[in-house]
Amino acid sequence: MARPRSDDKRMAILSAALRTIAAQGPGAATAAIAKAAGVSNGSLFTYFETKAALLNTLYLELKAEMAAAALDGLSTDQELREQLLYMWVHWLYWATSCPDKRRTLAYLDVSDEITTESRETAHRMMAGVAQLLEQSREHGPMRAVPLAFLLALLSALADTTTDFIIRDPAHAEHHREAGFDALWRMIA
Amino acid sequence: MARPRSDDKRMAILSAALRTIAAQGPGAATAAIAKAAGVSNGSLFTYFETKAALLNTLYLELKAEMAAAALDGLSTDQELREQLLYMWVHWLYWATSCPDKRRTLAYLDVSDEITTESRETAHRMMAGVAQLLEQSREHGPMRAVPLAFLLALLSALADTTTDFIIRDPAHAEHHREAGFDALWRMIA
Amino acid sequence: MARPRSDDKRMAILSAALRTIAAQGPGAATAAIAKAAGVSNGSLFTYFETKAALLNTLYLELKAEMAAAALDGLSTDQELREQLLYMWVHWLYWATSCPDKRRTLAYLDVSDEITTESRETAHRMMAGVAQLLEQSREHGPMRAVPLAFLLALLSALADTTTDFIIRDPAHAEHHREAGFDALWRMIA
Amino acid sequence: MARPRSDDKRMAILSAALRTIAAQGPGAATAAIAKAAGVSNGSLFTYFETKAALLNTLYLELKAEMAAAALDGLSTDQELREQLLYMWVHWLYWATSCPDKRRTLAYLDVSDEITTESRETAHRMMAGVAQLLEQSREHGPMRAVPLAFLLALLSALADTTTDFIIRDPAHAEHHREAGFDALWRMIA
DNA sequence: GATGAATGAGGCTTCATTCAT
DNA sequence: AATGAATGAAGCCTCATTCAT
Repeated sequence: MARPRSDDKRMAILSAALRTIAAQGPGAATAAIAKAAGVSNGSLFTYFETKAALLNTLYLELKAEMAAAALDGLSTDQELREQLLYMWVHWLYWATSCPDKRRTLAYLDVSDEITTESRETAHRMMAGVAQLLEQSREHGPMRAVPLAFLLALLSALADTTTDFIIRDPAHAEHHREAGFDALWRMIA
Repeated sequence: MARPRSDDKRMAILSAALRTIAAQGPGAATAAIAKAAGVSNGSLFTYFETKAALLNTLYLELKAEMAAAALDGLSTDQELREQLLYMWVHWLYWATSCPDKRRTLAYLDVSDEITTESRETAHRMMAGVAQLLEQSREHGPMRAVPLAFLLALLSALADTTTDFIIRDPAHAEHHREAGFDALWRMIA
Repeated sequence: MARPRSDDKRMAILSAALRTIAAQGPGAATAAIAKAAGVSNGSLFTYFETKAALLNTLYLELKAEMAAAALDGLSTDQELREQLLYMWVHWLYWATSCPDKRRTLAYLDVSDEITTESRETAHRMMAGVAQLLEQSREHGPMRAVPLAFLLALLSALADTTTDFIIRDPAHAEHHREAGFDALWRMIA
Repeated sequence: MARPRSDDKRMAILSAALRTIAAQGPGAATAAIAKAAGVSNGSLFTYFETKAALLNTLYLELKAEMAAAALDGLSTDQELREQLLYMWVHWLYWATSCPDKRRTLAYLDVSDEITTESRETAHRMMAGVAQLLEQSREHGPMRAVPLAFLLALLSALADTTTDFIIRDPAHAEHHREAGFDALWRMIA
C-alpha cells in the first residue's frame, strides 16, 4: 500500500555493484555503489541487509547467468562433442562479451565475503554443465576422477581461455578452438 | 635509500606477511603483520616503503620460490615427459606442503595491489617452465598456440589439482596423476 | 491537527514503546517500537509528532499510573501512618509487579528527551502523595524542609526499596517494612 | 623509545569525556570528545580501545574520586555520628562543587555501557563508607537489613540532597543538615 | 489515514602512513 | 635505525523523519 520496493532500484543497485566492483574490486565502498546506482546511501541497505548480502546476491546472480548462458538453447539431440562445444562457445561468448561480469565474478570467487552456502548453491547451478561433462567423459580417460575435479578443470580452462581472448581479441576464434580441443583431449 | 641494516628483520616481515595474509587475506593490517614479525609498527615502513611494495615483494618472492621448486634438480637428460612430470610433481609438492604460501599467492594473484610490472617479472620467472613446455608441445596439437596461453593453462591445471589434493589428501597421488595425464594429453 | 482516529493504535504504540524501551533503553529505534506495536514505521509519526513527544507522553502516562496506583483506594479516615503505609505498599506493589513500567520510567527519568515541562507536570501528579506527606510530617522533625525535597526523598526511598525487592523477592515483605519504617522515622 | 603514551593526553580525554557527557549525555560522540580533548579522532582509540572502555574507565575514576572525597581525612577517633557527618559533608561538598562529575556519574550509573564488573568494582570502592555505615547502624533499628540496602539508601539520600543543594544553593547548609538528620534518624 | 521505502546525517571504529622521541 | 603514538580519511551501518502511493 506504500511505495512498493522497486525491482528497478534493486537491479540498479546490483548493476551498480557490478560495475563498481569490476572497476575497484570487492573493496568498493557501499557509498560508491549507491551513488553509481543513483540511490541514497541508506537505500542500499533497504534492499540488501549488508554489504556481504549484496555481494552474495550478486555472486549468485552472475553464476546463474553464466550457467544459463552456457546451456541456453542446447539441444540434447546432437553428439556429445557438439553439445560440449556448444556450451563452451556460449560460455566463452558470455564471459568475453560481459567483461565486467566476468571480472566481478572473478573477484567474488576469491572474496571471503562469499559464504560457503553461496558457493554450494553456485555449484548446484552448474548441474547442467556437470551432467554434460559426466556424459562426455564417460568412456574417456578421466572416467574415474571426481566429477567436481573435472568441473573445476573445465572452469579453469574456460577462465584461462577467456583471459586470452580478452587480451588478444584478434585471435578470439583461434583461442576458443584451441581451448576446446585441449578440453576435449583431456576428457574424451 | 640505503638498504636497511638487518636482513633478518626484512625476512621476518616477509614471513609474517605470508602468515598473516594467508590467515586474513590481503586486507590484513600492516600493524598485524608488524606484530607477527616481532617488529614495530613503524619499522615495517623502513623496510618497505608501502604496503603495496611489501605485497609486491612477497608476490615475487613466492613466485620465484615456486618456479625454483618446480625446476630444482631437474635433469635435462631424461625424456621430456619425464622432465615435465618431474616439474609437475615438484610444483604440486611445493604447493601442497606450503599451504600458506600457496594461499597467499592465490590472494595476491587477484589483488589489485600487484602491479603489472610485478606480474610481468613473475611471468619471466617461469621461463624455465615455459621452455620445458615449449619443448613438450613442439610436435603436439598445441604447437601453434601462444606459449603464454599454454603456460596459463598449465598454471590453471596445477592450481586446480592442488586444490583437490588439499581438499582430499587421502587421494593425493591419484589426483596428481590424473592431473598430469590430463596435461600430457592436452599438450603432447 | 485533528486527533487521529484510532485510540487503540495509539495505545498499542505506547505499550510497545514501554516494552521496547524496558528492553533496550531509551535508545530503542522508533522502527522497533512501531514493529512491536504491529504498526507501520510511518504510522507512529501520525500518532506522535516526534520520538521525543512519544517519550514524553509515555513518561507522563507512567507517572500518572504510578501516582494513581499509590493512592487508589486510600481512605482518609485512618491514621496518617496507616494512610502513608497504604500508599507505600501500593506504590511498591505497582513498581514490583510491573517491572517493565518501572524500568522504563527509570530510563526516562534520566533521559534528556524529557522536557522540563513534563517533569513539572509529573511533579504535579504527585500532589496527592505530597499532601499525605505534608500531613505526615506536620509535627515531625522535617516540618520545615521544602515539601519537594521530602517528596524527592520519598521517591528515592521507594525506588531503592523496589530495587531490593526485585533483586531479592524472597524477602519482599521484609524490605518493604524496613523501607517504610525508615521513611517513617525520617519524617514523623 | 618512541613517543611515550602521554598521561596528559589520557587525562585530557577523560576530562573531555567528562565535560562532553555532562553536557550531552552518554550518547556524546567520540568525535566530540576527541575534539574537546584537542586530540585527533583516532587518538582516542589508542588510549581507550572502545567507547565503552572509555565510559567504564571514567565511571570508575569518578566513583573512586567520590569515595575518596567522602572519606579523605576522616579520623576514626571521633564519635560515629561525627564521623558519619564528616563523610556526609564531604560527599555532598564533592558532589555539589563538581556538578559535571556528578551529572556524568548519574548518566553513567544508568548507562548500559557500564559493565557489571565495573559496577562491582565501584561497589567495592565504597567499602570504607559501608564500614562506617555498618558501625553506625549496629545498635539501631536497621541493624538487621542487608548492608547493601543501607548503602543504597545512603546514596539515594545523598543524591537527592545534592539535587536540592544545586537547585537552591542559597540554602545549601540547611538542606545538608536536613538530609543528614534524616539519615541519622533512619539508621541510628 | 496507513504504509514502508527513501533519505542522508552521523556514529564508531580501522588503518596506512608520518613523525616525535 | 627503531619505536609506537598521532593522524584523519574512509568504511559500514543505523535511524528519525519525510513522502510517494
